[in-house]
Amino acid sequence: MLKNTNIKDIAKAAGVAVSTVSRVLNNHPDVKRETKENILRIIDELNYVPNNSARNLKRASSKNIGIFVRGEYNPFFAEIVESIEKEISANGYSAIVHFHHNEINAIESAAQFVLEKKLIGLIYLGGILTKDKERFIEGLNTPMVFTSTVIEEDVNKDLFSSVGIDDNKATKGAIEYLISLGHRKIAIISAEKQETCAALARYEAFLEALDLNNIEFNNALFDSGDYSFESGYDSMKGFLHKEMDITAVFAVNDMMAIGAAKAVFDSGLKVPDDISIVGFDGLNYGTYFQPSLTTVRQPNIELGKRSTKLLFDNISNKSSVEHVVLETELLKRDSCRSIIS
Amino acid sequence: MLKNTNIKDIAKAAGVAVSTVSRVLNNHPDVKRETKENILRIIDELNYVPNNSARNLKRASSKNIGIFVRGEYNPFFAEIVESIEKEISANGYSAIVHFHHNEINAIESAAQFVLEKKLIGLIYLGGILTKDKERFIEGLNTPMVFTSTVIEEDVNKDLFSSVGIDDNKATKGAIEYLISLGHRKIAIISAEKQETCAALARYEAFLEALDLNNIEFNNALFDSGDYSFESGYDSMKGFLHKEMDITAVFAVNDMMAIGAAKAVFDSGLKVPDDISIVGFDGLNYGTYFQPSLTTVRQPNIELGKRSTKLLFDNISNKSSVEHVVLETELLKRDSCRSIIS
DNA sequence: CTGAAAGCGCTTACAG
DNA sequence: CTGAAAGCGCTTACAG
Repeated sequence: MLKNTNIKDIAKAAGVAVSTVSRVLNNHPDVKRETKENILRIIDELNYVPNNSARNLKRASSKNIGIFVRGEYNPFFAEIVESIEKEISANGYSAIVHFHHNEINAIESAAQFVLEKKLIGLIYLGGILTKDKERFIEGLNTPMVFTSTVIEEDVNKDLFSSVGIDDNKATKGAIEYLISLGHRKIAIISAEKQETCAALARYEAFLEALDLNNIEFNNALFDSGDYSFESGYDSMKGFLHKEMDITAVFAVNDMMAIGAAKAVFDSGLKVPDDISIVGFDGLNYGTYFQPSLTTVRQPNIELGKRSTKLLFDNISNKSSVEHVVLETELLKRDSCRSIIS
Repeated sequence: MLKNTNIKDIAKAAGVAVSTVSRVLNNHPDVKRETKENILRIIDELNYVPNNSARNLKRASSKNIGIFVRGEYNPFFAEIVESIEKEISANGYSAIVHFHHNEINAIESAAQFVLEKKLIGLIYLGGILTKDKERFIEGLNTPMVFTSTVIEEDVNKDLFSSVGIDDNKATKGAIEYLISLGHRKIAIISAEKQETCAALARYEAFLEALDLNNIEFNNALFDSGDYSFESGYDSMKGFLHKEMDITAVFAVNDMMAIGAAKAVFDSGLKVPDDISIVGFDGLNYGTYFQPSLTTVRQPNIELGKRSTKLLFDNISNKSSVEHVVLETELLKRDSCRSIIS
């Protein structure tokens, strides 16, 4: 296996023209079997690998599909990304994953990514899409699917497809459940910069649910973290320190919920005996936590699958853009208890 | 932002030759300031993005560095990958991550990956390197660092660098600790196909530690999983079902250790009261588990940093190949207890 | 079924 | 400081 073996070398070794080698490489049907076999043998012998840059440069379109991930690493997206990546590969395309570690200019970067890699389609994970970013999608003329992205109302929905959940309904369900168990002093751990992600919708739904049940909300029961175990831990410690007789906590993701639970234990209290906890996402982690975490399960594999299917349909023009909302499920497990005596 | 804007369009709009635009693109010093500024303005206006395929095709070498990840998704590698990726980007190179979901032909695929993407360096994560794969590395003439890879003794170490830990020493330390707490009936949850990964070294070290302490090992105390929570859970359920008076379990990774702990709780027993558990990796998740997990911490961020530094040094010829072994640390936390009465 | 030739969008000596 | 031209390694009409 040596560098710099190119199509000319193969052609020379096989005694044919480069165009014939190219046809074999691209599986064109009209090559004599013997010629083809001979060329394949030589390719194998010389460990020849076609230069992808040259192929992409020449080809009208690449076979590249992009997965653009907004935000820091998080296990919820990790599973989605993996399922999308597998599906893309299985269909004979290449998945190129890009992590964008930055809140600003995410859409711009995604557009650049499309152009740079000559993508024929893009799945954009997370974040938010606002009207003023529309122009970066227009003209790109590339099928895009926004998955788990907050899409503002005034954005032109004809430019792309989307797959997501109903954060409002899902959150309300979770809070109603806590209220049905008798909880009224419920704290919330949301996310910093919640305007730029799904956390805001969950926070608003939380307030609505309280309001619908005539529970007044005290701002001291609000804190925000960065989605990590640690920040959930810190927020909970803060609540406990203030001694406000909280009986339940809702965290906008599972990792912060688990961090919060740990803080409860470390303070000599128990979950759910002293404090009930509800998370969001339905990570595997929560299943194996002790006590197992009550949480809103997002259908993550399904999110990935539907996104990929939609994208492929959009690429092959089998369907026009579509906006899909998938069902969530409140997993009632062991981190909540009724306090109705 | 439109597709198909190319360097010619920019040249035409700016009234210069394409070579001048190219010089601006590549930050060559010898371009008149006004010319440069004018070109940059036009590039910005037209949202022009240079075609990377063309650049790579033409350039002697790309700026691409590969990260090749062996095996299924796992959070331990995820953190390493993220740290490596950041470091590479910060140095002005592009990181291309490739996940190889397959035990076979991993090294071959990595070699293909190097050629296909014109990589100037590769970090290979996990798996095993055997003598018969040497030829795929030779001739590639590309700096490679193997990180957390099992490297067989007879492999020519001059062909690449490596960064890893001493699995034998680390595991022995953990087992000696369990023994010092009075445990003698210690089960192990290793990995399926442990020959192809670090699990084998940990299993052997486990046996050695027992042997050194004159503890006989019963094969019924061995089981293997696939590194997931679930498989750890299943293995533990199996052990408990056999009723062999196990007092401690060592799992070759944290996720299986946590799965095992959950199985203990679900059987109405407690950790560490009834069963002590030790994991391996030092994942964040273990810190927040209840009880916090006793485990062998691998310096994952350090593994990533050293690997990247070594690779850059190898690329710039600042140093020749090097083989680094980093220290691990036994984190004595709350999932083990002394049973010496 | 196969070959000769143009051209994808860049970069890089070479000239001036 | 700038331009004209060659060429990176492919693919794809066009011809035969």
